[in-house]
Amino acid sequence: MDTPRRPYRHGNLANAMRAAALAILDEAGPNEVGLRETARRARVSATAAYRYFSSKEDLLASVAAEGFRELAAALETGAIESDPLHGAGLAYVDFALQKRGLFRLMFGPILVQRAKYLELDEAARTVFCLLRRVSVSIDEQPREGNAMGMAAWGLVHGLSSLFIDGLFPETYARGMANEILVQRPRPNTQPAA
Amino acid sequence: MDTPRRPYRHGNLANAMRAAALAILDEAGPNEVGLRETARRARVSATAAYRYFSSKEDLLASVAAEGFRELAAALETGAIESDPLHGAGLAYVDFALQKRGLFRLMFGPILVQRAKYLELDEAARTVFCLLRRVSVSIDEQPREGNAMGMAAWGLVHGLSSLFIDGLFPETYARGMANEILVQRPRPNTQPAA
DNA sequence: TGTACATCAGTGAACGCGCGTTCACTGATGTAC
DNA sequence: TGTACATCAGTGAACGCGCGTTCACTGATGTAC
Repeated sequence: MDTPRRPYRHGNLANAMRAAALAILDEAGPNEVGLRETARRARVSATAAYRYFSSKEDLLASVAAEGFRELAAALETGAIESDPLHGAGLAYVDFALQKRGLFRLMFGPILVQRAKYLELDEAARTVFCLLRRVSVSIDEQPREGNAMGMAAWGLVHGLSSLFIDGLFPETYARGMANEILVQRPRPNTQPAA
Repeated sequence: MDTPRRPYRHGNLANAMRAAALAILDEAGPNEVGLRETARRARVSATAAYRYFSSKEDLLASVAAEGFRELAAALETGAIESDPLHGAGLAYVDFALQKRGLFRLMFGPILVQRAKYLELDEAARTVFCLLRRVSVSIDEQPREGNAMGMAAWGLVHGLSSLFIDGLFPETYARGMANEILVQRPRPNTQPAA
């Protein structure tokens, strides 16, 4: 009748560390994410983390990469709708609202050298290509710089950021994004009266 | 023929501290802004700062407040143009691009308790009222939630953030914002063919 | 099946560091007589 | 004009802290014979 000790091997420490880092990001903000604090949350000594991540930055890069992969998946799903830009745009906002910490990490200045981490760079590029594809699709004669696409991205990103950083009351976040995306001008259509 | 010693009293230390903090924000990013480092830049001992600011956060709040006042002025000037939304929108983007560190401080998660600092809170509110005024002016029948106005703010904020955080190539920043703001739908106008 | 051993996921102590803040102080400046 | 003094903007030393990272280690697990 021994006390059930927790096993010697954690079994999933890398993931546990990533999850803990996310929790800190969400609860306490980007300034509080540290390797020691993360390890503490994962109920493991700080040094154990070094089995899986070569540094604190490496851990964060890994979390961010995972985030970009999730975002890519969400955008793909959203873009299946009859109006791909609308679907993808809402998916973007939803992602930001539901995973604010992650969103901040992915797009904010916490990770200084994004390009340094191959996995992260690749995942981010995938997202950007997706955004481009969705937004180009609404531009029948693609213009210089794809202004409409950029506008759409800028819009959902801006709304998301403003919500996350507490400049808007959050309640209306998704509704407003939805309304705006629906009211947007379309190439072959008059704007609604 | 004494060596011209720098005077015992700095004369403008509060401002010097604010300026130094901004320089660090711009050059090294938000994680590097510290009271000690700021004092070092202002060529003063760290303790001297406490004559003027009750804490590190107090210093940052003061910087941010100044930033909101500057932004308000820029928006007012921009809104004088024949197309107020266009003028103010570009002013917003210009401000963000020219003062990225300040912009990050004002809108990012560096200052946790915005409302705690009266001066900051007031300056921020002024900006938000201004934005509301400019954006409402384009909405002839103000709708629920003022969607168009929110869209405009979200758009310029999003573009600014993406530029600042290095997700867009910066070169086209202003041009793109300009193009988008010009092409935007207007209440009484058909969109350009 | 039992034993010997290699592996390697964890540990705790320790490092040097820079931080924000407090303290007792120094000494230039401004003012009253 | 000179002197005595109060003010107060600066200083350097020191505090406790948590950080990222390195180190030598422990001991459970997996494998070869």
